[in-house]
Amino acid sequence: MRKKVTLKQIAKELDVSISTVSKSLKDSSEISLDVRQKVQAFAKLYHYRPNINAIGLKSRNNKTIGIIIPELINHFFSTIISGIQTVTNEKGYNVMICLSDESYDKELLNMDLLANGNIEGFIMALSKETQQKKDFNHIQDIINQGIPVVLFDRITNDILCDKVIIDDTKAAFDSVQLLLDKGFKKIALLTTIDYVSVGKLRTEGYLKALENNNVIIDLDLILKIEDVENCQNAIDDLFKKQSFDAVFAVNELFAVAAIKSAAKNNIIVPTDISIIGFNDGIISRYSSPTISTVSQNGLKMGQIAAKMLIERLETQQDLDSDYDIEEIYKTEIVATHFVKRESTN
Amino acid sequence: MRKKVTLKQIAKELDVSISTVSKSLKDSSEISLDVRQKVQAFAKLYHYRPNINAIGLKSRNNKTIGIIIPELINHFFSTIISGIQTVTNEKGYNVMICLSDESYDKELLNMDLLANGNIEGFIMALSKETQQKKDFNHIQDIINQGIPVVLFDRITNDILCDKVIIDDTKAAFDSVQLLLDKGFKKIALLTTIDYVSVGKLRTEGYLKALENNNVIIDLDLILKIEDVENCQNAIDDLFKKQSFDAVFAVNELFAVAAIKSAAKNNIIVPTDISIIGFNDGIISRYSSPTISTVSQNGLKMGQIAAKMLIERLETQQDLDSDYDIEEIYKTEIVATHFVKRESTN
DNA sequence: TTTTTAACCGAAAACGTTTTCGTGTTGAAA
DNA sequence: TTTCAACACGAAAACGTTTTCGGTTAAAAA
Repeated sequence: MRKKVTLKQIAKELDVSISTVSKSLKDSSEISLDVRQKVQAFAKLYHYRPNINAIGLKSRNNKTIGIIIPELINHFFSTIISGIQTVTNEKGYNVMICLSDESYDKELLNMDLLANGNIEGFIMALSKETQQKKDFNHIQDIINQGIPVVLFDRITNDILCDKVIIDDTKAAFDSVQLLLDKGFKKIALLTTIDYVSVGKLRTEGYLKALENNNVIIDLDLILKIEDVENCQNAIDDLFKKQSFDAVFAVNELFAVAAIKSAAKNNIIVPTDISIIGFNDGIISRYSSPTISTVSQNGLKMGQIAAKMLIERLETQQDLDSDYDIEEIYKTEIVATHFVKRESTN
Repeated sequence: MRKKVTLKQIAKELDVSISTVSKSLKDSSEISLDVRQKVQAFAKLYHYRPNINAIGLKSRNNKTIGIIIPELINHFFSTIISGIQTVTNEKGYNVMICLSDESYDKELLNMDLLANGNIEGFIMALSKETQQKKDFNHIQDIINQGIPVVLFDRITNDILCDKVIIDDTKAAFDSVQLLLDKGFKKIALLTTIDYVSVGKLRTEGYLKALENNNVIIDLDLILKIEDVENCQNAIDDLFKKQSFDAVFAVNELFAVAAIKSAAKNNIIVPTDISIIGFNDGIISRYSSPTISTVSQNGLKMGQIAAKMLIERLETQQDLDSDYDIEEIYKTEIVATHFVKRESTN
């Protein structure tokens, strides 16, 4: 059923040469108007679509970039993708999205898959496992092969490439400072174990804010959670054993779990304690009470990442292969902002 | 920097023919073992990757399928994608994802974009605007061109193709029956305006359940909401003006808004009223109280959709073009299940 | 020694484009 | 009548593969 129309077929049918057809479809003035129109009409009639493989073969690039993220079912990553798509669509690039499921092996596999698919470049956030193993050879390999990579959010300093991040430390610092300014001294921290880069940085921000205000750091108020999905018990525990007047959580899940723990202990948010989260996702907006949080502009991050990659792709092309590119990589820092909701007052 | 290695270059370097290189890399027994190994070693050393365009050109298919969904920032659609990816990864297909942003124009544009990109087939859910306009010509065109389409969730009966859905009516019916069984007679319905196919079907289920139990339908308890994102006011209004002992909402957003309205009016969920939602997403799991809901297995729906498409793609190929395909389209119905949480007892 | 037969390898076409460089046909200027 | 642009179109190469069909060699069989 699917009969792909080709230039050759049109040429034969209209009794002209392939070149004439090709030029006519490009509306080249080299071809007389009536031939042009005849060809164009015929092409439209038979739904002619240029074979992208043939075009790719000739032009030696196929304008597709690969995206590798840990998971899709996550508001932040979803908005990143949306951001990327707005600029890729505009610039005529296609994107292929692969999920690493937070697994090192899948990340590696997907990179290979995409690299084999003649992807021109990558935009990616590291999987948890990759960050834990600190094994970035697969990414370095790709870069060494001349395929540009832009890392966002979950990055590493171990590899040189373009990056787009937020200032996690500062954002955390500012949030905690906000709590301190309200007179809270006993601020609990709900964070991840250190290998998650962003968790570590946000923890640093928390510590710095306390130090800066000469508040003694109480290690009993710091909870490092391994299993993000099942954090409720650990947090319940903290609420039972310790008392504090504010909570800073490094993600939404911890923040909402804190709200639930508070409810269980008849602690009213924000009357009795204030809670600040991180990431302005669905949960923060719809939990009861809604959660005050640090909002990272995922849309903008995605757009910047895409722009950086495309720019590198297009300048790269202009250079002769023997000309040594000055590998000056940039790291863009996207501003965050605090969103005040019901969990603080 | 990016020097793509080709068969030709390897052939030249190793002083053999291109054919020999090609065969060696395919580990053909036609080539002597040492030549094979030499070629393979060389190819690995220089990171040889076959040019996918060239391969696509020869094999006349590029193993990519297009996905068009209204939005990514939505748990259900995200899981659908994950489901699709599990089977496409396994079968060696790539996917390209485009967002319609609930807009007819974008949907049309993206379909064209992808169809031009020589996508082999589509998996898609209709945008709201498309459902409203009831204009499906762009989809019919694609199908007429021999490009198979699988529709899921937001479908239409106006075009013939493979579909994968849940039984929205039955799921709604069952949920409402559950409430009726508990003795609730005054059940409010929070639904969308009728052009959204799933909203309409779920409304039908609600009505059928009431009729079936000889409960008089009170139109004042039925709220049809146009602007899903800003539903709070409308729902607050309903709570103020009417009294009822249960709520059935056709999506998460309405359900969580109902919870908030209840809180504002000092109505305790589930003591005073029960609430059942639809879609088991992030909100249902993390709101307070958590929401009892109809869970649609997005993962499975995605997998089935992908399988249906790939099967059609691959059987289609075997047929000669003049052989008339029997166009027997299937509609798969995926089972839903009720998830009991805190908003009902 | 001659013939047969594997075993190895290469030439070339084909996939559908784009693009360069012709070539032939006009009509007007010389 | 000859010359020359300008115009309209076509031939062919190239992009990187895969694959068919031969061809060459050396060993085995006659």
